[in-house]
Amino acid sequence: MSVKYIVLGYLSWQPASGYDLKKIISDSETLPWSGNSNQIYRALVELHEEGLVDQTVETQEKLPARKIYTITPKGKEMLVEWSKDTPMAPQFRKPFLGQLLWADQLTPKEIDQLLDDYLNAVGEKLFMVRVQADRKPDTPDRTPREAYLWDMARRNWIASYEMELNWIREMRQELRQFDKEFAKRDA
Amino acid sequence: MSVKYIVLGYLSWQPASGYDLKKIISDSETLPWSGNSNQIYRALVELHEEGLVDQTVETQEKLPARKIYTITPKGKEMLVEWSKDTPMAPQFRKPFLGQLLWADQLTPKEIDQLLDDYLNAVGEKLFMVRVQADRKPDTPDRTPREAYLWDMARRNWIASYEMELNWIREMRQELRQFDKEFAKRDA
DNA sequence: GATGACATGTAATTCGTTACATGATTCC
DNA sequence: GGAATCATGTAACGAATTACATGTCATC
Repeated sequence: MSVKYIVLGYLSWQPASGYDLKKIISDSETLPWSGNSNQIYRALVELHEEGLVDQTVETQEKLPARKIYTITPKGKEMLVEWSKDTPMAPQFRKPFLGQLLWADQLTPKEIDQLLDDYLNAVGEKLFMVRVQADRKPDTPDRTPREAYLWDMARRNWIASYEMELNWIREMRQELRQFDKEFAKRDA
Repeated sequence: MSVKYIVLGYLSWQPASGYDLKKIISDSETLPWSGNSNQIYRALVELHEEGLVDQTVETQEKLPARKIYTITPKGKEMLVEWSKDTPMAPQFRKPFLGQLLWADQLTPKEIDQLLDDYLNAVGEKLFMVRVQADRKPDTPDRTPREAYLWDMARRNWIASYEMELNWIREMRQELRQFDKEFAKRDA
């Protein structure tokens, strides 16, 4: 459902081929799919079957033919309907938190290392999102409000990663303190 | 991989049956699985095949037999190894953000309503996590440090939802301001 | 001569969910 | 009599990923 919605959304902005959409989705750090061709081409076929998009084949001289998809009036209506869907709560997949629960067997040094690795992993993600936000590709910006909505989505991603980084830093500090006290007590 | 790790983790704390584990996992607001029997019983079979847990059947007078699983020394070693795995970055699934990107067709009122619904959905999640944190069920607390690790995991979930709430509130304010200005300009 | 972009798609596999199946007991 | 708990599991389905398949052209 959600992939189709995103695909239809992009088509509401401008006509595109499956290849175009695949690139956009797989390049995006924020859209939650890997952007594999399977899903996208299927989504386009289904949208076409439902009459939400039109398909025109554009043969090119030297390159393979492109199937360009254009949103239909019915598709536009459907997009508005989907926009009104009652929002889903976010889902956080943080395998690291599960990992932490059973990590008490590790030495302080090992846990510290673990936190450091997590910090780097999250930091890298944040960096990628920031880079993408600065490049600002593939953004409609048809109205000031639309630009604002897109910007808020970006800010949400950034805030999510920043929250995570702060959490790690705080925890690292506290754990180091913790270990010092234990060392003192054991001495 | 991850389900097996969590199951093995709980078994490192105390022996349990598939039924016990199912309850724990499906009750948890923070473990990322629905806790369906399929996954858990499969995980237990696999862990058993790999020699990471022992199985003893406990027949009961009036109730169906329970298969109690106990972690083996090999399982404990494996758990430590898994704890050392390089951490994965968190993944955020926020369909609402995708929904927002194409929501400029909606009226200010409709978007405001959408935000309000999202606020409630997130607020409810936060509430559930808080309730669970207060109940504090199923926590090992074998060492002060382990208790701390569990607490930090809880705090992470709470902070994640709180960040989301703040983001919504800020956005709602700004959008209302936005709309006022437009109303003025149009007048 | 190899790699990568262009462009479409299929197949296999993994992961996770919901629903189903069974059967006794206890609580309302 | 009906629902909930205990306790095990299977089956069907859906969502998403990786890998495979094909073929041209441009670049290094």
